[in-house]
Amino acid sequence: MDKDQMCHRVAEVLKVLGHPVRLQIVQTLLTKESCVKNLWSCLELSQATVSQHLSVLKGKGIVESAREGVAMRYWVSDDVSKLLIGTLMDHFGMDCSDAAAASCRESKPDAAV
Amino acid sequence: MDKDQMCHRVAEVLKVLGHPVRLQIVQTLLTKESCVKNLWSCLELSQATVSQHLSVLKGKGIVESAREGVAMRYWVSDDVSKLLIGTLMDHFGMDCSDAAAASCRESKPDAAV
DNA sequence: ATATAAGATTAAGATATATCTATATTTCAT
DNA sequence: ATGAAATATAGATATATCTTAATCTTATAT
Repeated sequence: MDKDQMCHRVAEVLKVLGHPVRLQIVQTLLTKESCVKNLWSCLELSQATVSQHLSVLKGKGIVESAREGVAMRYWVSDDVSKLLIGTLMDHFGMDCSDAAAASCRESKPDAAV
Repeated sequence: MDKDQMCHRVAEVLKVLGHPVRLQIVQTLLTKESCVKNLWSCLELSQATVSQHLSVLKGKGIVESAREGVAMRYWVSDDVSKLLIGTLMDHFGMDCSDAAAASCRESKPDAAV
C-alpha cells in the first residue's frame, strides 16, 4: 500500500467515524460486542437507521458480524478505529456510549447477544 | 460541555479530517506552517479547492490564520486534530504530506515555487 | 409442516450536505 | 493604478442521511 492509498484509507476511516451515530456505535461495540437490537434500543434510534450505519461500517471494514441465533452479533475489527477511539477515550475520558451501555449491559444475554 | 456535545464535537472533527485533501493539508500544516500558495502548489490542487477546504477547516476551528504581508499563514490550532494525526503518524509512520513538504520546505514565501 | 414473531436487512423516496469548476471580488505591496 | 495573492460566490453534480415500508432469516409454538 503506497502513501496515497494509505492517506485515502485513513481519510476513509476518519470520515466513517465522523458521524455521531456511527461514533457511538463503534464506541459501544468497543466496550462490548452487541447485537443490533441492543444498539438501537440503547442509543434510542430506529432499527433501520442503526442497521444502515452498521452496513456502512461493515462495508468499510470497520466492523464484522456473525449470526447468533436470531440475532446478529457485531464487533469492531479495524485496528485504526480501535486506535483512534482508544486515543480519544484515553485523552478525554470521552465515552459517548457508557450511559447507554450501562442500561443495556445487563439485558438478558440469551434474548439478545 | 456535556457528553452529547463532546461526542458531536469529536465526530465533527473526525468528519472534517475525513477528506483526503483536508487530511493532507492539516498534516502538512502540522509539519510546517504554510501559506495557501505553498499548499496548493505542493499538493497539486487548484487554488480554489485549497481555499475552500481551508475555509471549512477554519470554520470548524481546526486551523487559524494570519496575514503575512501578501500571503496568508495557516497553522493547526485544534488539539484534537493534533492528537489524532499525531497518533496516526506515530503508529503508522503515515505521512501523506512529506513528499510535497520536501519539495516546498525551502521555497521562499514570496517566490512560492 | 406450517404459522407466527422477533431480529435484521434492503429498497425507495425525500431532504439536506458536500464537492468541484469557473468566475468574480477583495486585499495588500509596489 | 497595477499585479499578485487570497477569498467569496454560484451553479452543477454527487453523497449522505433519515423515514417508511417491504423482505428475509431464524426460532418456536401449534
